[in-house]
Amino acid sequence: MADIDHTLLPICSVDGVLLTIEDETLKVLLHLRPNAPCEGMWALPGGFVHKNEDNSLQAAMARVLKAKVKIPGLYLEQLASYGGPNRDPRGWSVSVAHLGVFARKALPLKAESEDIKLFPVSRLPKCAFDHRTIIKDAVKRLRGKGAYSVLPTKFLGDTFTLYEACKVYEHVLGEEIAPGNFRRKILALDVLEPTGEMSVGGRKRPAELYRLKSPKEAVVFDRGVGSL
Amino acid sequence: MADIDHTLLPICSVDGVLLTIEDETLKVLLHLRPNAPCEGMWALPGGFVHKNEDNSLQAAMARVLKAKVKIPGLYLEQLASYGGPNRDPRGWSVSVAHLGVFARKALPLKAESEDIKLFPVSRLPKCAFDHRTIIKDAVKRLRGKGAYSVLPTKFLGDTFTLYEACKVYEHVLGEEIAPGNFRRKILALDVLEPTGEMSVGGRKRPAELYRLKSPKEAVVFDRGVGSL
DNA sequence: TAAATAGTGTCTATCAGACATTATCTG
DNA sequence: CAGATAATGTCTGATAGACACTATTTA
Repeated sequence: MADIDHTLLPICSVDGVLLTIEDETLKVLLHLRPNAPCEGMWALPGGFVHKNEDNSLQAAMARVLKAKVKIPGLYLEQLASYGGPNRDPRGWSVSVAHLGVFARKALPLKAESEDIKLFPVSRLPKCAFDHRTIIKDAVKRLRGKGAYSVLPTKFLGDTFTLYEACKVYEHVLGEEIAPGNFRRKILALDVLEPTGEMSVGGRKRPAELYRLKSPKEAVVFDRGVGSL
Repeated sequence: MADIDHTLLPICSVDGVLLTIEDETLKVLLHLRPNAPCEGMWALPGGFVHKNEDNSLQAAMARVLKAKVKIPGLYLEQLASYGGPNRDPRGWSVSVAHLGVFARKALPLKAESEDIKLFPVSRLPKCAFDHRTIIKDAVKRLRGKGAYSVLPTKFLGDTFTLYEACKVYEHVLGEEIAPGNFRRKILALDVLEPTGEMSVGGRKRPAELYRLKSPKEAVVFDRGVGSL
């Protein structure tokens, strides 16, 4: 077995761009860094890979997030990796960034505090490292993939009405969608199934509740869902 | 500045899945590993990030490739990162994989030798590490992105006829495309421009040569290019 | 001229998107 | 009832895909 000079290795971490929709606005979860480097700046939740604990990059990301902010039902996928000599003052570093999508109501109220906050992606604070770039890339991925996959439904709970889904797609794609057309198209794609239950407590007429057929994956379709 | 315990860091490397089309077949470039680990097995060209030489992950990939196989006009984009405790016998490792696409004729003849060969992606040899998985993912990306971008044209030289482009899209998508429809659609997308030159030495009627309008990027369109 | 590609035209089923209509709930 | 959403129906323009046709080259 070859011997590795560990002083030559770059730093390796995982970071998560956790997105949700609150007040009709796409927001990202950031935390205030308590320690150097970048102490007192807002940053993506992240941390080093732990060789003795983690079995994969995704597992490392999940462990880090579980420690900082517990979000039940969080959807995670790998986004991209960022590396360079200057992005972290501690030296040459690689960050494997992940895109997370969750329903606002899945975030425990106590999670939001002085040092953990949701920021609109269009009004980001000064961010640590190159996290602003990573967030921009994550939003780009979300919008790009949004029109062609069920990814936006991850902003909703386990069950949702078609009207709620339509509104979420509108916020992701940034354009109005005719609810009638949306209903026809999303049902034709055959990725949702009715639960049999009806929405309760809605302000108006109750609607059928639907759920994803394959809740774990973010199914991609051939055609879009848009409709100006 | 915080101090880093370098013995805790995973190994970090870059690997390239370099694809081309030869004899109407999608092939990947592999090299025979001369040293441990996995000595004598076929592997993706790759290597460690060099902290004092590389300014980014893409730069590291380019440097490694330039040393192992010079391919003028090679198109490179990041694919995904793979990490885990067992994929490399030397320990917990991260590989930032890249997808490369090149024209067969751009590969110097001397490059292909005993220890560097092209293999059909459908008939891979026993591969080192998890490189087989990475190759499969790269092909999946190529096929997925192929129908909606100019990525397949990177298999061609700087200039090409529409018929050649049509054939390349056929090989990437794995289905026949009506040349007439392909012509109409690819021209309507406004991503190509005529050079004014005509193809020479072709077996039949000469055709107009086209080139990419933005040769550096892999433009993505809204609609597909397919046509059974 | 036969074969193959270059290049253009045409037809049709399908679908995206616009919009209308009816139904059903709450306040 | 008024207002809002639920759910379905209808119409039209655009286009993907099939296919026919002519043109131009080489063998």
